[in-house]
Amino acid sequence: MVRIKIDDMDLGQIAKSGQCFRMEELEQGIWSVTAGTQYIEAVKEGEEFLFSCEEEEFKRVWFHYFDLEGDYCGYKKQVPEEDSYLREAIRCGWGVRILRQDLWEMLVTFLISQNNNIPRIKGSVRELCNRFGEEKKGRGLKMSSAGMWEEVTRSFKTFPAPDSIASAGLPGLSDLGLGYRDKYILHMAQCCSGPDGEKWMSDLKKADYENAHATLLTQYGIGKKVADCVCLFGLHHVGAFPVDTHVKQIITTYYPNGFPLNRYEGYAGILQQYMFYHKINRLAAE
DNA sequence: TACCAGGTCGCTG
DNA sequence: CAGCGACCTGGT
Repeated sequence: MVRIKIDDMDLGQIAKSGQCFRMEELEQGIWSVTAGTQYIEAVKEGEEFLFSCEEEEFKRVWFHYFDLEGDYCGYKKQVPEEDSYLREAIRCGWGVRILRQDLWEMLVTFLISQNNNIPRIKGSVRELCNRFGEEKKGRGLKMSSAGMWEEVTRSFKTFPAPDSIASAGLPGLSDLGLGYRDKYILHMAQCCSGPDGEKWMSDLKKADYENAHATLLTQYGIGKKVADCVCLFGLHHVGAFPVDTHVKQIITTYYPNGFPLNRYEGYAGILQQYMFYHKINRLAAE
């Protein structure tokens, strides 16, 4: 187990921030995180977080995954007092961070996200993993009768590999609640399969934001918004600023003269997350 | 019952 | 190039 103090992070908020669709609360504050082919559980205890892995794995995988090198306090400070809307959004979603998620997983989940709602996206992703994912053993957390945290074995499903979806074909993608998005996902799976697919993705990871965005736009089913989500969540180009129906509404309501993107050059995507979180959770939170 | 959801495609002017 | 209807489907 790893015990570490982390500021500006709340797992419940991250789970409800619409960037990941497989994070869930098991019981009494135990969060399960399934990321690609990896699994971990975490709880918060006072000022510290407890993670169900060894120090080595935490440093190699999870430190990076939770973007613990990111200075969120610094980002927040850039927002001026006068912007009372964004100040309030940050106060509401103070613990949201941009996870460094798997590129392939982001391609698929944000293809699913288009013109869709979050509960249904989660259902489709879950069924996709159940059908095509690999069953693996991971480590979880459990409170012992003595009131001590201990590690337990937990089985989970990995996010399916491109070739397993590609070989399933369109018929294999039925009954997952994907609707018309099934064909986009099949195309994407074919694009990302095999050695060529590996290269396509690794080149994408090396590209800067402009080039990555342009490359993504050439893909069937990926438009401006999904491309920005993939850039932000799958490639960690935090300058990407996805504009969806919610953000559009926020801008018309609070920024009639346009959102000041210039002010937040290179990290506007971080602020977009606070805005989005506030928009979809403000009612439930009160 | 209609409308909406982390939009994009394909067609028209 | 801009505008606009169609589109799967579950939730409210």
